[in-house]
Amino acid sequence: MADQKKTKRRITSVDVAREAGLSRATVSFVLNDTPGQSIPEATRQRVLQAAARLGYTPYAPARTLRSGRSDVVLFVLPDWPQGHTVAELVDRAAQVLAGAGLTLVTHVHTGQDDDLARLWTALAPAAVFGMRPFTAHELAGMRRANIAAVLPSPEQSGHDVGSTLWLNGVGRLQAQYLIGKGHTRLAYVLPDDPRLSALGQGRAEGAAQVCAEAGLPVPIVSTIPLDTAAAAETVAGWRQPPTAVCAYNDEVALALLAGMRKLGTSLPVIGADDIPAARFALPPLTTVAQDSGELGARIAAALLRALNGEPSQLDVLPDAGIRVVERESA
Amino acid sequence: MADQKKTKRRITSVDVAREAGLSRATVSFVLNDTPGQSIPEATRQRVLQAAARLGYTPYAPARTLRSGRSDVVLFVLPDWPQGHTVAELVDRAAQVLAGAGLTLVTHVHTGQDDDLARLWTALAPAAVFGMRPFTAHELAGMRRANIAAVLPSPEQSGHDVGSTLWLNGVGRLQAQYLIGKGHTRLAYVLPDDPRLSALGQGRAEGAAQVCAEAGLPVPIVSTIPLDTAAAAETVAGWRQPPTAVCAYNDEVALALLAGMRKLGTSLPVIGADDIPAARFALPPLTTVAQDSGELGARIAAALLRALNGEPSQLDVLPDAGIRVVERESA
DNA sequence: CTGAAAGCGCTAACAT
DNA sequence: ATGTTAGCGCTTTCAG
Repeated sequence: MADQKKTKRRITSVDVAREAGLSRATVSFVLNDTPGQSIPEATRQRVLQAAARLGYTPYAPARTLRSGRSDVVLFVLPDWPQGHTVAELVDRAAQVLAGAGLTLVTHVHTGQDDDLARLWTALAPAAVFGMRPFTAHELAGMRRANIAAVLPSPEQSGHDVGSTLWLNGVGRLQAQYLIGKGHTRLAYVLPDDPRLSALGQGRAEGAAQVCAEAGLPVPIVSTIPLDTAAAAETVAGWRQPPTAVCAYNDEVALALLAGMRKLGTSLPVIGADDIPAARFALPPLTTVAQDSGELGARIAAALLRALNGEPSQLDVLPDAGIRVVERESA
Repeated sequence: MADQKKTKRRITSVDVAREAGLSRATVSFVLNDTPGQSIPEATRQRVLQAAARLGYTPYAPARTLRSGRSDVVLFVLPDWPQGHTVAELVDRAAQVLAGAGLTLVTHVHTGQDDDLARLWTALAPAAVFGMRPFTAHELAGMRRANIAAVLPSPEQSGHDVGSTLWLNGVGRLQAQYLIGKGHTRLAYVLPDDPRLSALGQGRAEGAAQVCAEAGLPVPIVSTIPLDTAAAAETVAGWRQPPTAVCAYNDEVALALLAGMRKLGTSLPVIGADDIPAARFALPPLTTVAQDSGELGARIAAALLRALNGEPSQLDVLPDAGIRVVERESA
């Protein structure tokens, strides 16, 4: 039989055109409702119905090849433990982008090798967003891959989104809260994890700023592994104990609390992130929570602006949606 | 000036060919090292160097359009709170897929609307993997979009990966552990979150199975919100208290512990997931940990098989890499 | 208002 | 061993 196909063929716009008894151009016009074309409603319907009947799906690669414009946006997520926070951020960002016809996908980058390049080339995204500044090498690669928008933008290198947006604000708020309670000597406790060190620095610096502004000594900064005994040691090792301590996040705070329990001592502690476990701690953990959905939306908006060619600095209310959740630990 | 380009042009394989003084075909051959072509090493190098000099990047949409084969794999992540676990899983899967020249991207699906369709059409992935079974509607959409492999495969519907792989095994192990300690009346406590109910059922059932096998009564199943007072109420409300309790995950377990503390009672508790906070609980939480990296690798392998046309049931050692981390709570 | 036709960048027969 | 060439499915002038 001559018309026997060996392999299942894709349904193309040609099929739709044939089914509707029209030309491919017309089909394309109505399917994308191209502006500046006046298609009679009857024709429109004919196309739409034909497409539906056939189960037509436009084929992205072809569309992209022709138009030179992909509608995929890539979020490169950092290696650090993903919490609720990040999920929420991504989710809201995806919503906003979807509103502009863009599709967001994520990829967590473990920093192993330079597989980031593979990502761009495999996806040919319209835009890429990363939570940390890209290296010169990476930027060069993306430029060659003709990616339309990159954030954080090359110009604002040195400031990753983390340090710009979060860490600072969180650290500041923690210190402000504690100082407001009358504390005068703070400690800032950072986690062991090297992946978190940049963020940790940022938060600690935020706290230091606030202390300086209030004429207080800068916090003692300690780094601890996520381990009760180690936390206890650290606390016991403070020569001149602080009157209260800020933790990089709730996990560190929990470690601290456990360490102090072991020691039989007690110091006010404030965490960050408001993970579910925080409220079940002994004592329940006071912490800084943030509306990361809002942040996601903001990022998406910046990306959209950048795609429109407007120079978009993703500038930042560092304190957007950050608040302290007061419980009993501080 | 005639040769003044208005817009930055993409570097194509034609440019490489010109630069190397060869034809596009030759370039294509060496760049993909097409089998069954004998290219002299000298020529190879000439191409490679020309490409490097120009900073040539192949353009995925064109390649995909022509070859009919995308090398993107899409992971659709469920709505439920993403932990360390999922990150690890995805990460390992990505590694394995990368080994086969495939690039993994993820998208968390909030289940809002049917934006999943958008995803496929925007990405044209070679394969899609989801943590829950796809609906008939979704499957139809993917078929039309000519996606080569889908897992869980339509045939094994009714079993999502969660229930098949994890829940069961985790619940079973929890119960086994407790029974091994001499307990005879168990409770299973599930979280409030509706997104988690399917998984919860699975784990609870696993425990029930084990109890039945051991000739013990099936566990009482309770559902609690993540709240200390509510947890206390639930515990206080048990007519005939269990001798020990399994929690759906560590967060629920922590809530339980907090509730009991409030009540002044105490019951052995075993959690699941081994989140960082578990070890800082009072008492430190005994829990079931899993090597989700291994699972990720397994999933990736199954996907690869499916892409090769081998019927791949993603069959499953339900207990792969699951173990209990014994601490003091049980 | 609709149709014909020219490519987008790439791969893979088919020639040479 | 290298070159020529025909599309992949789609958008978009340009004619009619």
